[in-house]
Amino acid sequence: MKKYIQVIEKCSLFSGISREEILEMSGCLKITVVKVAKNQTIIAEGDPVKYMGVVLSGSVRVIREDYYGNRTIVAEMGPAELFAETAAAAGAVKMPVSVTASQDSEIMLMDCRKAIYSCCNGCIFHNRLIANLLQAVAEKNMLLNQKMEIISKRTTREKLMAYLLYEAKKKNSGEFVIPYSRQELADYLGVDRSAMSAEIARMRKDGLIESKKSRFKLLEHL
Amino acid sequence: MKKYIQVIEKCSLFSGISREEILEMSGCLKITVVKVAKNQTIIAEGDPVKYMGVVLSGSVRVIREDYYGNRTIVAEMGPAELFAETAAAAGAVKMPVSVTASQDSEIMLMDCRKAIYSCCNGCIFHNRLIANLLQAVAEKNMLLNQKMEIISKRTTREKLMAYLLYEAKKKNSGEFVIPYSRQELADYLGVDRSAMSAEIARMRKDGLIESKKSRFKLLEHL
DNA sequence: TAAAGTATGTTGTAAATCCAACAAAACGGA
DNA sequence: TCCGTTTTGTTGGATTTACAACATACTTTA
Repeated sequence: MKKYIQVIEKCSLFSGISREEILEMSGCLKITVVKVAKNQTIIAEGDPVKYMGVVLSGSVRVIREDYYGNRTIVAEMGPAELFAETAAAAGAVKMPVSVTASQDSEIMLMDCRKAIYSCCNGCIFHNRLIANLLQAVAEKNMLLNQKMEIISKRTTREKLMAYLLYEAKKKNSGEFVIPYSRQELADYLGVDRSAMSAEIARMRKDGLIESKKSRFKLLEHL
Repeated sequence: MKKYIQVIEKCSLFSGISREEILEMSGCLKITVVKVAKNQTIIAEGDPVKYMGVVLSGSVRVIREDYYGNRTIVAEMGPAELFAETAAAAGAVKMPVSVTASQDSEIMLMDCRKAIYSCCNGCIFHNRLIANLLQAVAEKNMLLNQKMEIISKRTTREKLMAYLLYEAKKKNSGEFVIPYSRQELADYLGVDRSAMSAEIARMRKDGLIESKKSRFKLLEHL
C-alpha cells in the first residue's frame, strides 16, 4: 500500500491526515488494493454496500442500469477520486449503481462501515476521516441543489437568467466571466446549444444583458 | 430545554441517542433555545455559518435571494426538522440562504463546529450524532441525484419514462402504483400537467405503457 | 501566414411544450 | 342520492425549442 500513498493522500477523504496516520489507519479500515482489468466490474448494482473505493491508477465508470437493462454512464473517476461514498454514507443496503474499470486499474477498497462509524481503537484521525466524508457529501449536495434550482426553470431564458444571476451573486458583480464554453453551458442547463446562442442574442436585443463570448454583464431591470 | 425534549428526540440528527444523552450533550453543542416572532430572520444570507437549527414549534422558511434581490422560498420546515445543516457540513463560510420564521416559533440552535467536529470530552454519542448527520446529508444527496437524472431528460416523454423505469426498478416489477397525483408528478418532472396527461395518453396509444390513474404497467419494448 | 480545426452565431422548419378553457370522471360530505 | 369540489383527460392555438445546415470568428499548428 505504501507505493500508492502519494495518490491516496491527494484524496479528499484523507485531507488533513498525514501519510503516517493514513498507514496507521489502514488496518482499521480493512484497506485492500485490487488490480482490475479493463471492463471488469468492481462493484455490481444490487451488491450489498460494503466498500467505498479510491482510484489509485487507471479510471472507473459509475454505471446505472434501468428496468430494461439499458446502461448509462453516470460518472467517470480518475486517480485519487472517491466512489461509492454516497451509498455508503446514506446507509443504503444495496448499491444503486455499478462500478467498472474503464482501463486496467488499481483500486483501493475500504470497509465502509469501519470508515463511517467511529472505531473504538482510539484511532484519533478516524474522526477527521468522517468529517472529511461529511464535507465531501455536503459539498456535492450544495452543487446539486444549485444546479437543480437552475435546470428546474421551464424556459431557456429563465434557465440562463437563473444561471447568470447566480454567477453575478457569486462574483458579487453584475459583470463577470463564466467558466463554460457555449456547449458546456448548454449541457449544464440541459438545452440545445444553438437555441441557447439564439436566446442569448435575444436577451441582448431585449436589453437584459450585454455579452461577448464568456463575458457577461447584467443590465438594470424594472 | 427539557420541555422540548419530545420534539428534539424526533429529529433525525438525534436518532439512536436517548433523552438523557441528548441532555448531556447539550452543553457540548452549546445549545440555545430562542423564540422568534413571525417574519423574524433567524439566519441571514451572508452570515458566517455558525449555527445549525432544529424547529421546536412553529415553522421556518429557507429563502434564497438573487442578484436583484428577488426572494424565492426554497423550503419550509416544521417541528423536529433540521435546517442549515448542509452549509454547516460543507464547511461553507457564508450562509447561501436566509432562514426566517413563518409563524411565531421556537428554535433550537447549536454550534455547528461543535456538532461536526468530534469533541474531546469523551462524549460518546457525539460520534453517533455525526454519523446521523452524514446519513441525512447523504440520503438527501441520493434523492437529488435521482431527481436530477430524471429532470435532465429533454422531452416530457423521456422524463416520464425515466421516472416510470425508476419506479419499476424500485418495485422490481413492471406494474406498480406511483405515489403522486398528476399535478404532483408534473411538478416533480418540471412539466405542464395537461401536456403531461396528453403525453401519457400518447404513450398508451403507442403501446409503451398501460395506465389507469396512478397504476402503471410497462410493456415490452424492442 | 495559410490551412485546418474548433467554437460561436444565425436562420428556417418541424416538433414539442405551454397555456387556457373546457369536458369527464372521481370524490366527499350533507 | 345529489351537489359541489377536486382531479384527470382532451383539445386548439400561441409560443418555445430542437435540429440541421450553414456562416462567421477565433485558435492552433505546420
